[in-house]
Amino acid sequence: MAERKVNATSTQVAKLAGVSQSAVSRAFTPGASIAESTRRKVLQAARKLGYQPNAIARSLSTKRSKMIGIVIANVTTNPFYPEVLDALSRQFQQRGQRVMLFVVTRDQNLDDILPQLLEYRVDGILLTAATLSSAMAHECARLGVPVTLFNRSVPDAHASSFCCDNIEGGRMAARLFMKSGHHQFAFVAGSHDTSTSLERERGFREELNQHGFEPLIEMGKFSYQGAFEAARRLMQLPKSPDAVFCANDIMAIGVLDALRHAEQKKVPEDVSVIGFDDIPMAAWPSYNLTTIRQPIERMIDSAVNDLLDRINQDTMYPKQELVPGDLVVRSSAKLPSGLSSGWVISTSENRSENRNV
Amino acid sequence: MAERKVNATSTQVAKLAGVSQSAVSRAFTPGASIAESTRRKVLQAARKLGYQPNAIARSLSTKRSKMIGIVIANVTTNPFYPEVLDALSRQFQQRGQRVMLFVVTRDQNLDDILPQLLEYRVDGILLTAATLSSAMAHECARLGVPVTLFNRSVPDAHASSFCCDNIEGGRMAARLFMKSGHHQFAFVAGSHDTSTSLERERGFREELNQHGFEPLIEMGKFSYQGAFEAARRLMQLPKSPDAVFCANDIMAIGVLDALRHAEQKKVPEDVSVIGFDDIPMAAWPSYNLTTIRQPIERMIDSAVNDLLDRINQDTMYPKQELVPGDLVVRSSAKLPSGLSSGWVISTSENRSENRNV
DNA sequence: CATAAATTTGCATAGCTATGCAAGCAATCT
DNA sequence: AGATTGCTTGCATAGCTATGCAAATTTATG
Repeated sequence: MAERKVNATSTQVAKLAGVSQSAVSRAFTPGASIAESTRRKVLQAARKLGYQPNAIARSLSTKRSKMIGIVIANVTTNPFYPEVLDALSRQFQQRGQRVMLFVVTRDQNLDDILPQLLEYRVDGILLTAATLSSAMAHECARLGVPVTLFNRSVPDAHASSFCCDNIEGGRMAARLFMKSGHHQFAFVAGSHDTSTSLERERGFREELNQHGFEPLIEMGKFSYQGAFEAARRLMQLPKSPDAVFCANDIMAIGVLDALRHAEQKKVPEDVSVIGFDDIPMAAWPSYNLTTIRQPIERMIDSAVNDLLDRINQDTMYPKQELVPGDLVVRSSAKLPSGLSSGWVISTSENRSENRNV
Repeated sequence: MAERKVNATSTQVAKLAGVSQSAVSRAFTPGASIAESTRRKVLQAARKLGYQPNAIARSLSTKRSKMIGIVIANVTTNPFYPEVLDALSRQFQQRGQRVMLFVVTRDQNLDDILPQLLEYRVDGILLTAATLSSAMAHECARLGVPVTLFNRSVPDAHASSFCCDNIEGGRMAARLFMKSGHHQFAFVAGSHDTSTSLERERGFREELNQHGFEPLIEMGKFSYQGAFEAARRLMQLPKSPDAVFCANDIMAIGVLDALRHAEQKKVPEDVSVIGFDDIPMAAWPSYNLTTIRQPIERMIDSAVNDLLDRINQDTMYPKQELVPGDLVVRSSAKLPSGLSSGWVISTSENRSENRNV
């Protein structure tokens, strides 16, 4: 039946429809100058031949690939990132962009990856992993390929960046702990070379310091298992904490499990725990984790808009945006009197920084 | 400094190096006929101009895009899929293929997605979501684009398919339950239109039937929350089960949490639970889930090899492969005497080995 | 009906690389 | 030396679509 001839070309369609190749091209280009009658002729011929425009050839001709390069890491260790990838992918998809994906490991050098994206002339690049070397940032700028960092702070002004306000998030956790009468605080860090962990720690510590407290610090390696062990170490200390803030939710859950099942502690009666991200698991009935929510959808909307805008008018400057997080009050942390579980406290009225560089 | 001129072309490099454009092309084509001396001249000129071959143009010329289309779903609801995506992406990456990614929702029609992949002339397609309509399968076959299904059974013979042996997996769960003296069985299904859930149910039921048992069935909608509720419904039945097999791990964890925290049941003393997949969470200290492991790496190796092979020699026929799962014995299900936790029972050779998980 | 205006059409070419082929060249052989 | 062989090189073209421009056609206007 359908004879095994490979892809038809616009020229073949043109011949069958009795028009020029240009007409075929125009029939498939929204808004092009073509009479409705000929468009129908073309589409009919196209259907007969099983013709579909060749996006590769179009890309070459228009110098727009309609592809976005996405680089992502930690996809298997932190549910936050599948969440991000899902939202990003959908958004771009919906806005008519295809996604070229690179999944990298934490230690993989981005300088080997970016050239592979640039080779395919992606229209823009979105990084949620690692941080951009200055050389590569320049290279992208030279080639006119806009770069956006998601959840990473920016090394120089060549890229946009969209982050949650990690410092303020850390402060919020500290304030909640202090208001509900805790005295011994701890922070479970992710790593010592990631801006997210460092900033959350900084906000937490600064707010505590202002009230004369100093948190214990343990390393949780951004993983459930690492945090599980960190929690056990913490509880063996002479002055074990009654309030533990974790650099992200997956670690908070590790801490929670360690406290409940390995240390026979009650949460939040004996120890309060706060996380960061608000991954879906945080709302699971057995965790009910109090946490700082990153407003993923809003952050991603902004990031995607910015990237697409910069693609379409290359006069625009990159932008640094700090999105405030929301304190989601569930039941893994003791509540100050007057506050009940199920509340979301938004910082947005505080101050959302939004400076143009 | 680096003047803002966009991408250099091979012709410009050729001019600078004093050779023909062909020479430049050959300098970047491994195995092409070119003298070492001229290659060096070319590479030097290329470096000076910041030249990088244009993969789009190459694709057009060679009729090979070196891109694989991956369609995936459930990325945020089931940790198994991030796992799969991670492994797939790495594998293709390593074998010199780029990945064009589509994240879809369960109900999204694949017939709208595939054309978008075909438009970019991907060399092959890998589907881990939904199932292929027969029309689309034909279309891909006509265009000579090989398709591989992962974790989905195959509608007709136009696509390869790599699945875990779900039926045998269901049987294994049933056998373990029966050996350890359970009497009242239940299956928490994912959905009624997914081969994975249906097959696992069938194996489980058939094995039970052979011994005169009939399982209760509840719907868990492939989600933690859905399974949580399913478990509560099960425990309200007059003859509530003492052995629950779930169509996947995320649901098993939902069931486990419901039993422990909402139903005050002890696992496995009161109720045994078995899952399917062996996602990382299954090994977490607070779950220690007994489950049927899908050997992801092996399955993906096979799937990737098959797809790349079919790309390179289009004489090959699609292949259907059933990979045996391994019973991973942890502590969410009561053990028959003589078996201790920490064992992996492989169906392939039908013998046990201790992997100290 | 003639003319102006607006719309539609085809021509020709650009966009960038790969590659078959013939020509050029150097090394080897008789 | 002349012939043969093998390696390099450049020429010319294919691969497919988009688009500026001018020509052709249709529609509107007076």
